[in-house]
Amino acid sequence: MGMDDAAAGLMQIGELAERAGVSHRTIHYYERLGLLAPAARQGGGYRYYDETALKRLEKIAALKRLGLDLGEIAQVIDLYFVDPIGLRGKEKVLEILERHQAETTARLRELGRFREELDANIARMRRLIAELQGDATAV
Amino acid sequence: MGMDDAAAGLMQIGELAERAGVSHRTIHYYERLGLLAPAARQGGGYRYYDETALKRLEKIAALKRLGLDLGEIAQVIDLYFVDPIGLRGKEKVLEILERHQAETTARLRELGRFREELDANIARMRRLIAELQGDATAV
DNA sequence: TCATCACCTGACGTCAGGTGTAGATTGATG
DNA sequence: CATCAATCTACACCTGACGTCAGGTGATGA
Repeated sequence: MGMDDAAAGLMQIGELAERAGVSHRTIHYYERLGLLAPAARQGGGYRYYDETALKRLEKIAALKRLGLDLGEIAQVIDLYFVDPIGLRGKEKVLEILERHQAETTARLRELGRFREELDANIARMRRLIAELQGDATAV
Repeated sequence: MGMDDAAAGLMQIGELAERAGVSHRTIHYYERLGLLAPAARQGGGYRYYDETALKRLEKIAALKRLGLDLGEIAQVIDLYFVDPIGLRGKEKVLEILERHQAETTARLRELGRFREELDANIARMRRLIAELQGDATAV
């Protein structure tokens, strides 16, 4: 027998890293920043992770794409994984989620405008190209 | 007379920096990366800029907010300011714009999904809070 | 002419977000 | 038991995007 009972159904850092698409060094780094802890640590010191670790890494990546830095992520990541106790806790979580929602909405708007601009530029380029080709091929 | 004819109507780096909301060192840095060149350079070495420099800085900021790094921005910034010459040039620009369009569309989708997730979490929190308050106030 | 800016360049510092590497240990396997 | 891959810790190093500092030059009003 290798892995003892405490580690049943858990994966090591290598598998987690591969499944999450990050390096094991990155996982160490995130752990130092308090973003992610192993579910268990065997005698030898090996880290063992469960499936929620993978979900956390995916959530971290999503928040990064939204422009949060790792410090900010560390402050909010637990909201997505622990059930806040009590009314005050829930209200706090709600507040933060609503802030994220507002930021996300603003980003969506800006990105939408950018795409419109791109669309217009693409249309213009297509027109100009068509004209050039018309010059070359018409009568 | 100070500034000679070549510099009429132009601003120096300090004014540009202030109006664009960046430091003059940032402008130097961008220049080294090929993002932005002064319209003129006096004998003494002073840089003089026109209004399009300001527009470029604004466009750079916008592209940064979209998550492009300065290297990527350097590769595309001219698309917004020079009219590409010839069919090949226009086709090249079109190609790049379409790549951006595809990336932007993907980002929009992902952000949309993230917002849906946020919405669901917010709804859940609201429900939990309402229940807690119900327990406290009902019968 | 002189003071006083604004500006120049170059070298170095800083901070985030990692990556590389070394040397030691662990754990699975023949 | 030997071996070898996987992992451990700790420290150094890297890039991007600037900021800081020093020593020197240009421009301009009194």
